[in-house]
Amino acid sequence: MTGQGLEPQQLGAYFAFAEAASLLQHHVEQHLRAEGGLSYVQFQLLARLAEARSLTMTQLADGVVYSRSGLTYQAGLLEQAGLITRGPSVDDERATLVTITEEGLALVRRILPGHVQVVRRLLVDPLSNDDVRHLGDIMSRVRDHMRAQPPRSAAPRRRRAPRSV
Amino acid sequence: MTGQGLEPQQLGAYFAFAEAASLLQHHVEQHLRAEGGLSYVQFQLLARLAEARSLTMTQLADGVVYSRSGLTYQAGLLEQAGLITRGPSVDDERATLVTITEEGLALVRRILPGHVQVVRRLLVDPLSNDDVRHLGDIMSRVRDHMRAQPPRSAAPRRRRAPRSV
DNA sequence: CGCCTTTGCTTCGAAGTTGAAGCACAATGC
DNA sequence: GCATTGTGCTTCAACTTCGAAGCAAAGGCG
Repeated sequence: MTGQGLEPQQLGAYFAFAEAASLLQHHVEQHLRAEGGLSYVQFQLLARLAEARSLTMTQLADGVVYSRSGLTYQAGLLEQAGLITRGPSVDDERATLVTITEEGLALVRRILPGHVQVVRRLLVDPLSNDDVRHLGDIMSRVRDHMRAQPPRSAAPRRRRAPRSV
Repeated sequence: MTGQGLEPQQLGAYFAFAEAASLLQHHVEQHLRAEGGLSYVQFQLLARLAEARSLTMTQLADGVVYSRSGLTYQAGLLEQAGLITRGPSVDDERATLVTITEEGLALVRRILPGHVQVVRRLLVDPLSNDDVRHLGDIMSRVRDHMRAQPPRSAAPRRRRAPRSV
């Protein structure tokens, strides 16, 4: 039974959350750009590949990017830079298999420590161990809850977004 | 004395935090687009103006957008849509004073309840009152800590970002 | 098998975002 | 007072992102 409004405390939590996330992302982006010439998206893609070594485009897009075409574009850049290669999949002729190169791996290994440092400095340092535990717990629940959200098709269909601006 | 790496728990908190924020933003954006034809940025700008009634471009940009040119662009759209007006400031001839129109106010009033609903449904509902209190507390501290961060000029200056991709 | 739908990816055009450059006014210093 | 520096905003080109449309292979299904 969802209520109507939000208490000031709830609103405050939302605002603080939104701004903190925005600030953290901005700082991280600055760092990655300065340190490795990568955008956050590119870094996330490479980091994933550094673990998995090889993924299809769809697997790779999942959770990082909200459109397939965006991934195609980024993959093109990363391939051009020699950080990944793209090839056909044997299981499925439609699929493109993305594989990280040695250069890509080397870049991730070079950048990762600094990235972790930034996160530590900005997010972890001002918090107690207990806070971090809480944060992880709360965010995991919120994340899972949102992942499970119906993709806005079960909701009462509204008029077609008149694009007022 | 900042340490070197991050514990798995700390990393987990970071990942959950980042993904939750991304998901929330995406959902909110979808909703605002569908409901009022506004982007998140546009909504934030209007929401601010709904409180302040009138702000200079610089004041308006603060905290919402990371580049001035971006604000100029958005203000142009909002003005075209009749939601704001731009005029010269009396105190400072350089400054542009942005004022929300009646239409703008009406739009915010129409959209805001739904926006709050979405936040409630996605962020607040899966949490206990205690969680929300904690979240607000933690995020406020992290936010303030990041706001106070030196803008990357005190840090040991690195080479000029070779733009590897 | 033939047909139809689904899935994986790319292409393309329309927006949005950014940083650098530029313009006009303001503030400071001599 | 005048030159210099700083501030507020805009313009412009480059880049990124998204959604719609398109293409080819895969998976039902009669």
